[in-house]
Amino acid sequence: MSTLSVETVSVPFRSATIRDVARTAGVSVASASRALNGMTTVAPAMRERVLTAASQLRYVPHTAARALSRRRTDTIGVVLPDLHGEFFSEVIRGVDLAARRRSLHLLISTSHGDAAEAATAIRAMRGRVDGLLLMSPHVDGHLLADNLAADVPTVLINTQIEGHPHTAFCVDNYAGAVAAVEHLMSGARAGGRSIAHISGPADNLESQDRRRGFLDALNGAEGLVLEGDFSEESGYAAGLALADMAIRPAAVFAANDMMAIGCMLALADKGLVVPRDIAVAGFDDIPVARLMRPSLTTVRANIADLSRRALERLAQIIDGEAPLRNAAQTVGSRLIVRDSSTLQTAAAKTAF
Amino acid sequence: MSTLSVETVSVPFRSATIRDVARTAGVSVASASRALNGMTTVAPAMRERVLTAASQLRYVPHTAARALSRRRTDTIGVVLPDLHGEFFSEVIRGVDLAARRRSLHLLISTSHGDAAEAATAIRAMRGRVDGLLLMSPHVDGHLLADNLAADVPTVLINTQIEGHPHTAFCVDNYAGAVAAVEHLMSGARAGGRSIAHISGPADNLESQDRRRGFLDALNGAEGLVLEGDFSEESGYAAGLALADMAIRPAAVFAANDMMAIGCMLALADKGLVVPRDIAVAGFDDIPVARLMRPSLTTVRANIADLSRRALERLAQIIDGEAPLRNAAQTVGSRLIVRDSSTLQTAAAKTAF
DNA sequence: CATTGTTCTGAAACCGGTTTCATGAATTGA
DNA sequence: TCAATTCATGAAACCGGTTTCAGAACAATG
Repeated sequence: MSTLSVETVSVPFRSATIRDVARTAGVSVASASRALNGMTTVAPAMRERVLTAASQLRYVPHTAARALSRRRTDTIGVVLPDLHGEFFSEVIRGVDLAARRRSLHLLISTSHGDAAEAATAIRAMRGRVDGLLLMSPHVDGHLLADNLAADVPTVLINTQIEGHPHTAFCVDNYAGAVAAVEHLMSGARAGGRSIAHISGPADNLESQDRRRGFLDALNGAEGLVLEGDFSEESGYAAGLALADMAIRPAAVFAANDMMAIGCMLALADKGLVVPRDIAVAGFDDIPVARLMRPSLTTVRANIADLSRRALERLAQIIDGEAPLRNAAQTVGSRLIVRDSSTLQTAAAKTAF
Repeated sequence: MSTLSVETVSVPFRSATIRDVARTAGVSVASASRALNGMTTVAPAMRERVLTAASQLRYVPHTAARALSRRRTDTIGVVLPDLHGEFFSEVIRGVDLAARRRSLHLLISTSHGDAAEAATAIRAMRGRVDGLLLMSPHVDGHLLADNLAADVPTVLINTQIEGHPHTAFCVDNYAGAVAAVEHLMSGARAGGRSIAHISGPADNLESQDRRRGFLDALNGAEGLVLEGDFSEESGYAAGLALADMAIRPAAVFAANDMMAIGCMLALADKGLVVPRDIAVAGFDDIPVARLMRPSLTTVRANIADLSRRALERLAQIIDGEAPLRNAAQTVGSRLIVRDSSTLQTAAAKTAF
């Protein structure tokens, strides 16, 4: 009895290797490998035998071993500053879209806004990925450049590294900011009221470009910059400050949507009405922007599309279809005018 | 001249291996490995030599090779139905939080709502990950079970696989739905007006549980179910249908926040005022819920925390600190009452 | 029939790490 | 002083695939 029952005991499972498959099929390991990879130079009968043995043993190739000998991981590393919120959700979505189309895997890592952490993340990816998608809009790009291994193709998103002309896809932050500010100024009531800007972190390149756009677009008008850090909270604080001012600006341009939203909440809490008392515009066009009441005027970057294109380019570079180095590609942005900056009632507004 | 210039040409770069390090340091490969991994049985002088050589050669271990021999990848596979929207953004954030704390990497994959795709994603991860975090709330769980390799530890999120008692972390969808509906009923004006439910996809387990909670909580009151699919669009359509009804329900409970939001937009477009004309509640408490006007009453699942705990448990299982199989852990949810379901003015509401 | 050329197959090397095991040196104890 | 331990080290095996290369089988050709 005991010997019988032993056979049904589930033993600690060692999953089948290609050698098991070869042995079961009665062929060599080399032939098994060829059959499994659909090489042409293999007789139909043998292929059949191997495939049968494989499915019988529930064989699944061990990816690490495969990666080691092929020097290919079919995986793309993605390093982002953070994962919180809709902005990064959009980045990942675009990347995922392109990755699945090329049947590539995604290894995702965050740097939490720290260039040093980004550097270690990059190093940790060697041998794990075929290429790197890097978004790290910090001014201290040298740290990154030092750690970007020469042998792993890299494409940057909204990131610039001085002196290292990597292929990059960047939103035209400057032009977008100019468009937003000019729109706000055109709507601003006469009387020389000023325009305010809630800026992003000082050490962030994107935030610097947007601030520069704001300043240049003022064109002599009076401007005012409140320091923020891209968070809703900092926008809220800025909104409170604006509400308390003796002479309120006619409009405020926030460096991203979350700050614009925080600002609008603060203004509402102080009893001010947007856009009647003060017009508001943001940047990014995250999905919430459309849902706010009043809906938020903003600059649409189509970040999902940007990141999708970045990954596709990276895949091309890996496959040798595109040159490794390439000038930065600036992606145009578009002003989306909504209710937070226009006085007319939104009768004609569509739902989606 | 030509021979001179040749030396400055950047040759196709082969990055340093541990054998290069060993040779440079004048020691054996085994010793180099030991020194680099901080084993105790290595003389300080030798460690010093190896470390110097390594940094000199900018040596970074090749992860695939490491994974192959250690049988450890330090990577967790995450399979999600989708990446779109704040809900999944929260899932990933929680997972990332726990992963970085244990210095694990994340391999992320989507099944796009298809159980078959989820199955292939799972297979593709063998040898790539030490464990699997799987969220695939479809009813046809058998397909998954067949593909869940016995040798890779798996923890489920909001997923049940009949007959396969994997460790799982699930939101208590039923109880949350009951709480929401009871709240709506308590606020419903007398006169026996009915309560509506906008359901999720029929083949989704979570959506089934929430619908069941809705029906049970009715407690004899008249209920009405509109079919939705978790998308904002389907919520919008349901909202239009509600607005057009001769006898409107007193309240509507949507199976998730995005549908609730779509519904509110439709109601507003039809000139109805929430909550005066009809109260609305959702499920998930995604970040936007708080920002809507009126702010959305919803059930908070704290999904980031849920996924964080799921990953931590998975890590424990991998390290042998916890049993592989375990009853499903149901995580309590909490009703968050906001303006979309309460008539009193929101004077005391706080911003965050 | 001998020769050439194709086509298919298997042995073995290789990818880049880790780990076992044997060995010689150093240390300890009697 | 000599045997018994402990200790650091290196040679080689191993992880599980892919790929090179040589050889076998077979068909076609002169």
